[in-house]
Amino acid sequence: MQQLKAVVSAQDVADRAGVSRSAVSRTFTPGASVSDATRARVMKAAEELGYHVNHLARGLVRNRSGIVCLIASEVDTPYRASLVRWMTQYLQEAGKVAMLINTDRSDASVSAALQQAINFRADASIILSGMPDSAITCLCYKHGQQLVLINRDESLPGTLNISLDARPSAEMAVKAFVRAGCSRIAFVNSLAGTSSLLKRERDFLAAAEKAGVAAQVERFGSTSYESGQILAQRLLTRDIRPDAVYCATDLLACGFMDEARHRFALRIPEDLCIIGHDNIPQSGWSSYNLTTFAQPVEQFARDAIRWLVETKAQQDTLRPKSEQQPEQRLYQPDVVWRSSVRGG
Amino acid sequence: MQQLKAVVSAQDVADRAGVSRSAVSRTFTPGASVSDATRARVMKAAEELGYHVNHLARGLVRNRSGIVCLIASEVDTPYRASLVRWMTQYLQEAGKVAMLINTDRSDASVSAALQQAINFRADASIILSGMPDSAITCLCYKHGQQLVLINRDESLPGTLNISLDARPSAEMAVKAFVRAGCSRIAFVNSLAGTSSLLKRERDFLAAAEKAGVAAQVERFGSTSYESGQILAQRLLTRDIRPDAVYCATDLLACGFMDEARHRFALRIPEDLCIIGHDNIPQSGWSSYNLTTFAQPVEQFARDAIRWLVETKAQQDTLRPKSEQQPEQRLYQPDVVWRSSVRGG
DNA sequence: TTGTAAGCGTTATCAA
DNA sequence: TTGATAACGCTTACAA
Repeated sequence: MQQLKAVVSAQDVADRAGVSRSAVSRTFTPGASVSDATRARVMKAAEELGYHVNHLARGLVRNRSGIVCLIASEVDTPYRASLVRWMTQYLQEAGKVAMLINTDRSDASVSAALQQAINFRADASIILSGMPDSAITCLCYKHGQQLVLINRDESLPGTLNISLDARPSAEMAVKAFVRAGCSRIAFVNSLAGTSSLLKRERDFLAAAEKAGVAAQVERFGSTSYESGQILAQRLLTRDIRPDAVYCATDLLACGFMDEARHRFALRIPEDLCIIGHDNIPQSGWSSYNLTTFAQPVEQFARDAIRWLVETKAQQDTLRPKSEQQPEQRLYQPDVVWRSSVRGG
Repeated sequence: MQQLKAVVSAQDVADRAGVSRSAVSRTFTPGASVSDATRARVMKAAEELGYHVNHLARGLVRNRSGIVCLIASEVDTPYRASLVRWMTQYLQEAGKVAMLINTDRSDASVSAALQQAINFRADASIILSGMPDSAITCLCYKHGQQLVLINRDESLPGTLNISLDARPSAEMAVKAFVRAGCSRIAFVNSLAGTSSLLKRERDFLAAAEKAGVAAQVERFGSTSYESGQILAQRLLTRDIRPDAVYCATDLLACGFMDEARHRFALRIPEDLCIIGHDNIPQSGWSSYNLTTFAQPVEQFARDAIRWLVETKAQQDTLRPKSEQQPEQRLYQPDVVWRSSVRGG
């Protein structure tokens, strides 16, 4: 296998096809006017030479790179990984390409990474992370990118805000617990302080109060399996041990369940009812069989990318972004009944 | 919050700072010679204007984009997600940026996505996927990209090949089974036919033969939890039911364990010993406590990125890539002893 | 429909 | 150290 000529440009193709280089350009521009004969000759020459349009140059002149940034932390976590997967997939299908920006480490690395997004003149950024730092979103916004925010609170004009309605799941969880005959219910959360997680907590407490049952809250660490274990240790050694627990995420719930079973010898759902949130794949594994609320991740991705494409088309013809309303989309979670709640 | 002037270029900064635009360029080029006074004035003006170097233009003229493609399928799977996470992280720390290419769907979408990689003139591609299609690697290679292959068989000149030694784990697994007193051992695999998975199988069978124990093989579907369940159904309804199973991946092992326990009422490790491979987070969850072999994923990432940077530096001064040897790096797995094997 | 020519925002070469 | 100037590969008026 040989390497091709280092760089083959439109000029090379034009020379070989015996046309001008604008003819080549037009051949590769959807909707440009080229005769079939010319197009055929250009395509043939391009094929033979192994020509590929240089998107760096194209992006430069069009002022539109085709790059969309996916900004996220903890992409190796099940829920986040699935978000990344679907976003990437739909982006590709729309002819765009995903640039993955990791925001796990220090602030310095975050802003460095963000710099990259701006440096590459990304057309849009999709913020998947629960990171509370809103300076990051502003920066992208200021540089004229389209912005999609997943499960976040802020709403800048001209952005798309995708979030899940926490109310119905909170109410269903309380109802399920009450129906199961539970009286000592608890909410388990991380200390992350993400707005969407806090909202789940608030809505659950409100629903409990409305139903006339007391509910306690325990928070610890990050949103992980291990935190779930520790939260179980704390909650299950209390004087009044809860008989029903709603976990802010499935990861917490899995840790909680395992600890309850293996360390406290509790049976689920006989001794303890558990409900989670997100419907990560592991919730369906038969060791857990966790009743949970599914986020329609694939739909988030499909809708987000569609919005990106459609809004861009409008933007080019219409009023400036700052006059536009932010678009709020509230999705309903899908309840997934399994066997971690009695009488489910 | 306002949007800034649509585009602020080096010229704008130069005007405001009262210098030439090459002075601006040099200020943002590490190692270029600029006086402190000039640099300071440029920086100040850049700050005020909100200037960011345009990497599209820079990449165009330098013929080096700073983009590295991560090509993978099933990025929402635990092992793959962790690979993506670490690669992205180290890429960022090296001042590069990750472009994520999903190869899950049809061939058409794959090659379209790959086009993007080439179109954006990625400096390098890292193939994380087990996808057996080698046309994809050739294409990247032909376009002068650096190439890193993870757990794949091919070796093109001038590429870095990272893989895990399957031999020692195979031998340790057999030894552990024998020590536990197992006599009917089996290997469980997907039908994926990835070279690395096939190698695990071959090496395990060889090790079993060497140890003088018979071993059967069962294969099914993709490398997933669900396949593990089905494989358990097949294997555990056989006339001679195995008492020890080595699974090609942890995901298969988790499915196998759950099915063995919940459908066949088998105790692990008393009735059945299980060993997995990869050490995904779930293997450590207390419902599984799976003995397994860890892939040093973070080290893969660190070494791969370092190689990218160092080799590039050499390449620019030295002989052409085609004369270089492919670099083979064989890593040793870390055994993680847990409680899915008797007497572990 | 086609070709010519003027950019797009950089960097790199070369004098000064 | 600095500033003109020529690329880099492409798109897009504009004219033919």
